Amino acid sequence: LEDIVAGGTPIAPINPDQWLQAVRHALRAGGHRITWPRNRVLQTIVRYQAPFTAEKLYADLQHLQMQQTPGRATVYRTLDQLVHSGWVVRLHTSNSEAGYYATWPGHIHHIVCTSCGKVIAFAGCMIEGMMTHLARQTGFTVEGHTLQVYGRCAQCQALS
Amino acid sequence: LEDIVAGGTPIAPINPDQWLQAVRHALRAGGHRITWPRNRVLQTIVRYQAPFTAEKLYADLQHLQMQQTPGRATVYRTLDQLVHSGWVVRLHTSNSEAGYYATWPGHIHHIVCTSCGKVIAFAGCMIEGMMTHLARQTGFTVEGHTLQVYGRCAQCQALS
DNA sequence: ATACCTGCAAACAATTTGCACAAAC
DNA sequence: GTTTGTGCAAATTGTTTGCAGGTAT
Repeated sequence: LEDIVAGGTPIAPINPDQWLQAVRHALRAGGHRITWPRNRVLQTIVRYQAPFTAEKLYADLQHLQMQQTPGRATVYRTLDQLVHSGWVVRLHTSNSEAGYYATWPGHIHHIVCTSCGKVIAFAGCMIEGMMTHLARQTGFTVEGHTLQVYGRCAQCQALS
Repeated sequence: LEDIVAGGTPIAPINPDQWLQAVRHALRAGGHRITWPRNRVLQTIVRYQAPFTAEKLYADLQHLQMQQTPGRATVYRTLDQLVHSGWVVRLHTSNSEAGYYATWPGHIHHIVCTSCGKVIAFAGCMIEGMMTHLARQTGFTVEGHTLQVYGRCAQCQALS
């Protein structure tokens, strides 16, 4: 139980090159193809320092002033793929627009700064213990959960 | 810490009449008016046994075959109010349509059955402990969190 | 070769909004 | 009588889809 309680250990931030390489590998392994538009989308995603929306990603790609830029459909389709394969998290925002950010696949939670948007990932979530407890009390079989934590990062607190 | 770990105590289901009365009181206290359409919306909401969508609520209101039924705008506006005042929870579904269900205001979490949609509320969430731990480790000030738990209820398990 | 992928523009679906009227306090 | 709420229909917005070519493997 101590281990569970001790959960919530921050994880090192994403290394863009490592991430890109890993995603490309995973895509290929899944029978997908590494195309030019896809690559551009991946590269743009991994450079964000805060959660982004699909439309922002699309707009940013336009503004890169290349001869050719990925179309809106490609952006949405690629995002979907990445969410399904676990390389991107879809945030449930209060408004209608979905937020996204890059991550490593697996059971990881995140804390998002409400001021600057910075995301910190942490592993070892103690919710599992509560799940077991709940299951016993209610008769439910717990299949999963979503957790979103928000707050203000140290930097933003210092500024206020 | 034991108390926190022991968290996850189921809460009794909502009593429709109690809920209606409480909501009406709260609305009035907030400077709002108890109108006929509002009442119809409230009454319909409290009878649901599983999360519902705004459009379903609207459709159901239409099918009640009254001389007058609340308009779509009223349904959405009322839902918004209730969510803001904490009497209704907005579920973050995987698709674009938002789910809703009645609850009591306050820090309560819910577990939703993926088969029948039944919702069980529970209090005493041990996440608080993890929050403190996290805050210490990351320098964040934790402002809040959202948690959604899903699984299969005892009844649905028996049926399979 | 043959999947798979792309871009475009049209289609969609959920939700929001402007406004003139109505109702509650 | 003033503030708050309502209904309608039109407008918005985020996202998805059909299809006629392209392109990676």
